[in-house]
Amino acid sequence: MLTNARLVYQPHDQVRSINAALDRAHEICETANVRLTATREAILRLLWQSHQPLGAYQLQQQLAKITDKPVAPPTIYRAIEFLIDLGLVHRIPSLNAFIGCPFPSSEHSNIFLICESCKTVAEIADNRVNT
Amino acid sequence: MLTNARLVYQPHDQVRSINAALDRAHEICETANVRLTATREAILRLLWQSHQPLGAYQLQQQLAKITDKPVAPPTIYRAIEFLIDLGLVHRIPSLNAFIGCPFPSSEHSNIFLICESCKTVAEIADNRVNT
DNA sequence: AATAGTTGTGTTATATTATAACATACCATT
DNA sequence: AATGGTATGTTATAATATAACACAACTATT
Repeated sequence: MLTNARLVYQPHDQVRSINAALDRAHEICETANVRLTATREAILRLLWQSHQPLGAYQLQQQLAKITDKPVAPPTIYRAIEFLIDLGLVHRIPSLNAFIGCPFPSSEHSNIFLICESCKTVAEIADNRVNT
Repeated sequence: MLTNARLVYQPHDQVRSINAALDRAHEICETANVRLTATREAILRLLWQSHQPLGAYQLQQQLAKITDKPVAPPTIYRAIEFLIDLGLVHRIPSLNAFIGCPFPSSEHSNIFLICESCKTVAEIADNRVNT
């Protein structure tokens, strides 16, 4: 069974995995002939950096901090929509939050194991479910 | 595999099934030593009558119509919370909506098949998933 | 049946999440 | 540099959900 590896905290591997994910995202965007703009990439990076799913308004705050200027909700929601359409990010309705997809561009059901106390999420891609 | 039968429109059976569900709800409440008040029962009936999941504000409108006086959101949310705690109703986060549970008080995962165009919902209780 | 304790409801206000609508800026191609 | 498409900024508001407090109704005990 494929799962993601967010449960283990390993700074070096994590940086590498974020960069790998961003590289992968750039590839996917190039293939799809769409643009991974600065805002979109920043949102994706924030989601990947987080050990937990982030809400739109958390992303808003964090992005505002990074860019040092105010960011309005539509900016966030537009970036998220873009990323979701490409399969780079998932929405988790029960948390009103978003999370980077650990295996974009592979066909899979979107099933999550969500810890009810700490909200840590593991995504599952199991062919016994997907078929 | 257990599923519910909301997909078939059968007026007589439906009335019977609503009444059966309400009877069942009363039993469950009696056992749990809690009260199925008028408001709570009305919400449960509305959810059972609907072929589709209903949002809190749809319930608000419909309840206001029935009782012929204004109803505030907390009234709805409180009734829903009560019913969910008893397992009589499910919340469907991806729709921000609620639906009567077709098999309350039986242990099951809460997995729904949701039609993306008409929002009709079928609930699944399959032991291959539940175990 | 009077009281006290608990549970339920009404009411007002407000928090949180998400989108509509329109103006402006960017950027690739000609 | 003009055009047309795509992306972003900005303002306002819609839709969903909850906090807080006052009052009412029920229940159990005396």
